Amino acid sequence: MIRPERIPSTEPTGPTHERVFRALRTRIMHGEITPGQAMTIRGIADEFDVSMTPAREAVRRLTAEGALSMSSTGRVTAPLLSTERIEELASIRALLEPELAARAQPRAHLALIERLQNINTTIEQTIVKNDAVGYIRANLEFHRTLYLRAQAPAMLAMVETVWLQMGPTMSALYARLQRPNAAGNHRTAIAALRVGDEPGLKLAIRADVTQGLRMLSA
Amino acid sequence: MIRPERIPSTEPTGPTHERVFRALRTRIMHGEITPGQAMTIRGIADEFDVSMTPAREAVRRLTAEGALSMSSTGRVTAPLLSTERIEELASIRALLEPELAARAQPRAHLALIERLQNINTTIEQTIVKNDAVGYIRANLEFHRTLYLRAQAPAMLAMVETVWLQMGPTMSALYARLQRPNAAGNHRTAIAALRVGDEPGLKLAIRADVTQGLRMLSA
DNA sequence: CATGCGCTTTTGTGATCACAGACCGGTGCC
DNA sequence: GGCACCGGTCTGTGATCACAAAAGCGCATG
Repeated sequence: MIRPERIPSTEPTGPTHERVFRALRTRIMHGEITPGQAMTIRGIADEFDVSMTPAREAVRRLTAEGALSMSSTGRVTAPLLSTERIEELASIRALLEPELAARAQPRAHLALIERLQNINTTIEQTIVKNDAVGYIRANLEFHRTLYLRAQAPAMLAMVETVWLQMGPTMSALYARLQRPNAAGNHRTAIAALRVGDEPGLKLAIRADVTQGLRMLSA
Repeated sequence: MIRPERIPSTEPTGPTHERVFRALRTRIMHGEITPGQAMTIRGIADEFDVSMTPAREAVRRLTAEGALSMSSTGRVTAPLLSTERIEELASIRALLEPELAARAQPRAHLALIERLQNINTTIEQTIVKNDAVGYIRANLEFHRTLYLRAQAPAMLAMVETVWLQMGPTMSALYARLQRPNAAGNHRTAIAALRVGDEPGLKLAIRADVTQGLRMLSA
């Protein structure tokens, strides 16, 4: 194996295939990939300046998570989801995320709530600026920040997989959505978090998750 | 690449890495792997008479699903789950599977119910024979057969991932469990299915999923 | 002008190899 | 006798290559 230069840099660390994997994964989750967009393993390898092997493994992991879909001939594309599939994924979110929120609630201290409020401010700014990618990223950060307190890594991983699968479609959906009221739902969630109102919290999260679905039929 | 013999056999079809992947996956899901058991990529490759490449990809996909865990140095083992992790996975099942059952219920016709009853008979036999692997396999087949009618592939895939993660631990758990009453829960589920009692069906499934958890603390 | 058809290029797949680091002995030292 | 060190071996990682099949494409034909 040829290692032309040994860079002791402060890069993310980890094997090459993981670096490629993480880069592609966040790209997909943030909606920076157009649904139906075709990708080639060699193209990915060239882009990251690695050989085919790690690129292939990254693609495999992503297809295993449903983030990418692979035709029978092996062509790799970002999946474009049918309406039923999106409804299904939203249902999963609606089932799991309130539970995660409820589990996080007793452990949520003041610093966390303030962080959530800050993130929500960022979300409002992205809405004003019509910044789709920034909105998706901040919105996910809000949810992840809350759910991390739930101490339920498997459940969080599962929800993240759903986010990942919806990623490419979400940005396409954002285009036809002028003013998402996620910030409002988040505010009521934060308020419920403050007073320890678990049913209210679960309802707010469920509403937040379900809300994006309504624009599908519209 | 050397293809020593072109076998036009009726084998499962598909690329080599997928064949290896499926074989390992069902092996793990059926609890035929001891938790903590170490595996090597070269060992897998030798066992299936393939090179390292497809073996590696199969392992990657499985680790991506949480079916295998990989240490920082790259050693591959079947994960041994903490009690909290098992509780968490069971919670996911308890959230998703009743929903799947409810979605399957309006589409469940008589032939399906009879198939479920047949599978349940098999389950009872495996209990009598103390056949752990057979029990797990039949039990999963019962649930999968029902959920396939839900027409919710993403949700089913998610639940299967959970089954996969619990696989190695399940068989170890079965050892200390004399007579699982899954068959009883399944019977009430079937009865609820017959009369179209959705709340009863969801409760029966939830009970069936949660039941296995009680023996953890015992 | 549309539509097959054959060729060229591209692409995924799997095997093989070189290398670095981890693992696991034994062996010598304290 | 216990423990640290050191060697060989094993194992994961990544690059490279050969091959088959699919995809793109131009050309000739109806």
